[in-house]
Amino acid sequence: MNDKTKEGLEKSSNFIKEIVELDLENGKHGGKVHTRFPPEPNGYLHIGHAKAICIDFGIAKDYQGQCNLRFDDTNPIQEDIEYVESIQEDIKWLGFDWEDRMYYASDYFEKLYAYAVELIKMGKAYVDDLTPEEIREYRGEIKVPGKNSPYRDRSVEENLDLFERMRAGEFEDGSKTLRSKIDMSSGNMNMRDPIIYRIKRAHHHRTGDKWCIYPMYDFTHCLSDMLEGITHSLCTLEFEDHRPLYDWYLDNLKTPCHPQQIEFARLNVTYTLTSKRKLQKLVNDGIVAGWDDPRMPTISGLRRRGFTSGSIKDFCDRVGVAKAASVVDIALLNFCLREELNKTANRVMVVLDPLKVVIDNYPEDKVEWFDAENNPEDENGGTRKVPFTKEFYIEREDFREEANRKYFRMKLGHEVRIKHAYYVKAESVVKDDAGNIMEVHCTYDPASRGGWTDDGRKVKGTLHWVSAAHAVPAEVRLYDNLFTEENPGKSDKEISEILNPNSVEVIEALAEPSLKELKPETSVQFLRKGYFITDRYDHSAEKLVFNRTVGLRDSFAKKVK
RNA sequence: UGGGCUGUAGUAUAAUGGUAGUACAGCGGGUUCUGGUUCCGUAUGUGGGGGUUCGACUCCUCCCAGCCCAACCA
Repeated sequence: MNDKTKEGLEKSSNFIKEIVELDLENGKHGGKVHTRFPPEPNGYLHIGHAKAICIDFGIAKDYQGQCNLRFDDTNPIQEDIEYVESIQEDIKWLGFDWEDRMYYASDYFEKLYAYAVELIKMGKAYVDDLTPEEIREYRGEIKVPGKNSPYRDRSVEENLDLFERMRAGEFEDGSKTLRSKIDMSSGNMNMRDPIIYRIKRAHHHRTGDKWCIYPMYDFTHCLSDMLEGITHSLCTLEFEDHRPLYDWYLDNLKTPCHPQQIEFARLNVTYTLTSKRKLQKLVNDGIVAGWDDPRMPTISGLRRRGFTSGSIKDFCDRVGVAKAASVVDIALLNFCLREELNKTANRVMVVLDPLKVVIDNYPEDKVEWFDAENNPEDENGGTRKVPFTKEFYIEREDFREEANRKYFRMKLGHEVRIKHAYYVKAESVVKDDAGNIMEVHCTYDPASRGGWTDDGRKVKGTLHWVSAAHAVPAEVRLYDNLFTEENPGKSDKEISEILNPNSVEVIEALAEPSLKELKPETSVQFLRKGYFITDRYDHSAEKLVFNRTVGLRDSFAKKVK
């Protein structure tokens, strides 16, 4: 990022900052800023959460405040310890720190119960015996008011007794609920006597079997925020309709502080899904290998694909914060990554589709080791040695028997540079019976040693290559979008219909020998082929496995027709 | 009986009554031992109609379009 851009981003404000700054000016919330990131541990974090994390932690940091991590674990059947661990790992990897403030909504179960009792005592909550089906019927429809439950007017004493017995486990799952007494005719469906507690005998990953009743999100969230002294409770747009309820609980319970809920648009990215539920389905259906499959938009998937935390944060900054529903082009994410990797990733030579080249006038057994620059963008990047021999491989697409002037790779009778080595001229080809080119025979100019001459000769094309005698087998995996629809989350079609059948392509390639030294999870740029990350070493096949992180921007592809 | 929200280049986001700016994507070109990088240049925008005003993306009004809400999910 250049300084001008950076300055622009730092200066850019958004509506959340404006609210916070106004509150600070007015001394609201005691002049403090305290936010929270509140995931439900029911799946892995994805790129959409990255935006929320950047906003939640970012706002706190910008105003010298704090941000808590809180697991919103009120629905035990969805949740699992695996997810609470991965969530922590991913937030840390992104570079954010909740310090000693990691909480669970389940920490507050006892307090929440007491608040519910409080509501009952005020006559603002009642135990309802309606079945789930009946509750739905009584709720009415969007344009039709609901009607009161026949149990709505039970006495405080009866409600207190019933609620206590709900907790004690005297009633069947689903047979009773505790509901807020608000307004069954409200235009806002959330205000039509929303449920506070349901009976659900499920093992909770933290509280075990202690509870058989669990509080609902709306009741839990505002009170958890309040208990933690949160000042600004940032969430996504779909909770706008919940804000009146958020405020209702806090107002009626006369809590010592009242956090402000502020909503922003959730992140959508072209060709990707940002819905935990749908990602869960991809995992369950075996469409991907797991939550960290390199094609997944999860933080762990992106990490394995080779995305850096810096590029993800940069992306979130550039996407901005607003209330208009939007779909951001995946090209921006890729740009952020390339911008970083261009500066940091060493260049290496790997041939993905080999074509043999023989230098007829080069000695049979000679090996020359040339110094190759690791990264032209990094002065301190150093060099490595690459071996040059009579026979080597180039990219099959880098040779044509005949081509126009616009094609400046290898063609018969023309000189090209073999990067770091020599100028060579293609003289003839060897074909098989079917007419396929098997070998290209060339001559080299000894005076061009090192890939340069002093006579001012112009050589436009420079090719990457790998010595035939030293080539190291490598498996490279090229990834593409998982979906063919630009906005798969909004598509009317079934997931199976919009899956990209070519989302991963596995290629056996040949690499320069220095790659044998590469450690796992190192990002490199394969010259002209994009950025790759070492995934692992396959010992049984004695080869390296690479994931392609992102391709190079290749505006030339159209021109080289 | 419906309620809530949102509309600024292709995309995303600034401009709070005073020159519509930035980034990505696009297009054209220079440099380059990567057709990468980099540098220079360039086209494209305030959903629509009225109104207020010297002046409107901004204020008023009507219309249009899109998104969210009817789990004992979050």
